[in-house]
Amino acid sequence: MSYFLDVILPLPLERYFSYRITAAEAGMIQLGMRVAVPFGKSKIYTGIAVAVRENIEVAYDIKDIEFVIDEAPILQKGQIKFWEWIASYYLCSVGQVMKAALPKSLLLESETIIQRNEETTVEDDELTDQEFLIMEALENRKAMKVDEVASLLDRKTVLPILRNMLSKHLIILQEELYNTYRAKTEKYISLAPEFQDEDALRELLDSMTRAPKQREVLMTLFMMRAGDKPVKSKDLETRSKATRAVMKSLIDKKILLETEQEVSRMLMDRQTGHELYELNDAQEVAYNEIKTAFEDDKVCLLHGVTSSGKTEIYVKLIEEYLVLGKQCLYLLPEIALTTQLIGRLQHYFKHQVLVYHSKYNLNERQEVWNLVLDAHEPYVVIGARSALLLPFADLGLIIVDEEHETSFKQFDPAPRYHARDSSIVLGKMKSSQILLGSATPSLESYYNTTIGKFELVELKKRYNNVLMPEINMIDIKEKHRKKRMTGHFSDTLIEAMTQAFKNDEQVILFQNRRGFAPIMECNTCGHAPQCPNCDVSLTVHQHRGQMRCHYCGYHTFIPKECIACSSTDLDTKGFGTEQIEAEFLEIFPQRKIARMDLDTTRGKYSYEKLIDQVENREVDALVGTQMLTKGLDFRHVSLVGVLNADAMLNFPDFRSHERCFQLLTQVAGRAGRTEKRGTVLLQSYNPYHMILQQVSTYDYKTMFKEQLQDRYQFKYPPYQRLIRITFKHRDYNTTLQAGEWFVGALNQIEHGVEVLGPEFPPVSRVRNLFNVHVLVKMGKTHSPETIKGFIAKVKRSFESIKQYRAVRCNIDVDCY
DNA sequence: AGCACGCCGACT
DNA sequence: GTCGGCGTGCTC
Repeated sequence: MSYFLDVILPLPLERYFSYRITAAEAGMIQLGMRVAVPFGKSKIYTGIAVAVRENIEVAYDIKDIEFVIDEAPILQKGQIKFWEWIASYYLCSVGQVMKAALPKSLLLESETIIQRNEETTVEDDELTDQEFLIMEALENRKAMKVDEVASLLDRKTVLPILRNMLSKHLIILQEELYNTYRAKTEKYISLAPEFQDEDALRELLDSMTRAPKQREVLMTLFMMRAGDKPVKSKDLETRSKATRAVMKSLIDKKILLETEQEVSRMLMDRQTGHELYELNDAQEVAYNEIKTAFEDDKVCLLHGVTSSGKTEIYVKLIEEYLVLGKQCLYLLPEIALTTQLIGRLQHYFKHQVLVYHSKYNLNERQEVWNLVLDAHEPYVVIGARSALLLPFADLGLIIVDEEHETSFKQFDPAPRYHARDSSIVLGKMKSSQILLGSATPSLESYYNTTIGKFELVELKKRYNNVLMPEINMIDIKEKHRKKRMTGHFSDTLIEAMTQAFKNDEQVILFQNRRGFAPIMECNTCGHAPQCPNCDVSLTVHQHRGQMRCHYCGYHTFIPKECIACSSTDLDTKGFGTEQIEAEFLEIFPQRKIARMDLDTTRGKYSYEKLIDQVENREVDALVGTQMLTKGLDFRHVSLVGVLNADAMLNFPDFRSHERCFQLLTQVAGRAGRTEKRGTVLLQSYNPYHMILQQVSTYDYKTMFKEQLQDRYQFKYPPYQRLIRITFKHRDYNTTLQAGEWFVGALNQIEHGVEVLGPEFPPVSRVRNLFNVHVLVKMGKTHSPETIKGFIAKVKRSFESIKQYRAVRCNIDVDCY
């Protein structure tokens, strides 16, 4: 009897791969364990075992697995089912889901290691120059990697040379798998057993008259030891005021024993959390409504105005599930995962809080993975999108906070999944309850409450009955006419700021564009510098003296004169946060301002530093992009100014109005979070625009109704499903033809399904690749499975056309 | 995707 | 010649 194993490989390939295993391996391999398998000519990959089979017959040669990596599965039972759902719904391979799910430290990959073949001796003059260089380098160190050889020889392709050397038996090539995960350890010290009894210890101490420091260490150890447990090396070092060298000599003399113990990076000391705050009446009502919805196994949408105390309700729910021994998942958009919020949760739940997002390093992520895999103790995981793919042993509750945020949808690379939508499917599979929360729910979710699919729970008042900020519109068209503008600030805004500063309050300024100005233009010839790689003009960043492309990162110095006509009469068009910062300092030279945008928050802790600066009142004002809208909670901000509220209304996108409403409502919510009522000033050229009116009156329901009508009329979600197919290639015509071919092939699609395009998007070239879009729109009467199956089939035929081989083709289901 | 192989044009 | 670019085929 021979045995075979089907594995998932982390590749964008449809099928699973089969390998030969021994009977012993067949007996011990469990599904969900990792195996190392050879793939292609030389690579070794990590695969996930999905099925053991007996005596299969296939037309190709089957390879043996390399070895079994795990002793126990690293996935939960049924987790592959969830992966398969994501893959089929979002049209990608299960391997791509695997790649997104596993922390990199669990994904071993091989690397070729070059070593000298000690069995052959050669004379130097038998070698070519390059061979000589390699052999010489291998004299000094035992092993080299391929890219090290490449940089040594200063050439890109070295494998042919290496293979030639291998055939001459000069070197040995080896595929090395390495595990990047290292458990964190702490050193512990204990007294060697022969000195454990008192007489022996006394004798030892007496003999140490010439080593007072070492004696001191032993005395301290003796005092610290409660029972015979080893003590932390660090503690002993500080308590006895000894140096590492003194301890080392004691260890070397075998008087002390040093041991290492693994410690967790994630778990803090075990303390119990704080008492929870009492919920107020409104929160209590909402809480009970949520519980009722959960009893009917319904997804619940909590629509609570900014600062209404949604977090307290989450905390109470989480506590309840933790007490039952169930795990909880608290999903947030990446940038809302601030130390502020994490601190708050740790305050309640102490060591039971685990954090999972991209700013955490690989080792920390793997620890979270291991902890939730095991059901021994319940944890609450706070994390971004990808935390949904963790191997939860017993998940009781999923909270998706800021549910409307578009960053819950992964854009690139595949799997292009939506964490909110997928969490509902996961919840069904694992019988967990789902709570969505937002001050500005997405139209889709709110719509679901109106058709009875979700349950709606509302919090209409702010916590402690603080009033919603007063929102006033400022017509800047008129202000310009009356010459009441100073740069981009209206007199009204300046007055309000002056007053706020006088009251010792802080101000937030919102401009949803970074840099100084999006365009630099020559007044003589009209030439505007463009990115050489992308179809956009370069944004001026005065601060760094650069012009930058926001799509590919290309940058160059700001020219003194026009590149086209050498005129020095250059001007900027439009404005961003940098310019507002500069204008602010001209108007208020005595005041301090901080800027929060992608440019100032690149470092690991720069975001936290900025928040601290505002909290500690080191700055009077904060100017920023939409980053400002994400869960910041500043107590001394009384005024929010939006410099140009229309900027967001004019995007060619069916969600732009909804998004504008959400963004403005969220920034407005940053004002007056305690006692005093806050003020919001919206500067606009078009203050009577419906959306701006709805923002200023907090009229979510009217916005919802009107937008929904538009969506119905123009056939958009939630009434229709959208699938976008994108083609990318460096040649304009090839890209367009690829799109045309695809649309042609799609004309067999079910009657009533619309296929739009091919069309170049507004920015048609990015990083030297042209983009072409094709949009498929289908009504709810069509079966999405059938249509997706058809699209997948067309894609397969497309990929077999030689002419289009180099054209990348992406499918984005439920695209944003 | 990632990699090898093979063909071709452009340079030390 | 020799190197890197790029198209093509393949992966149990």
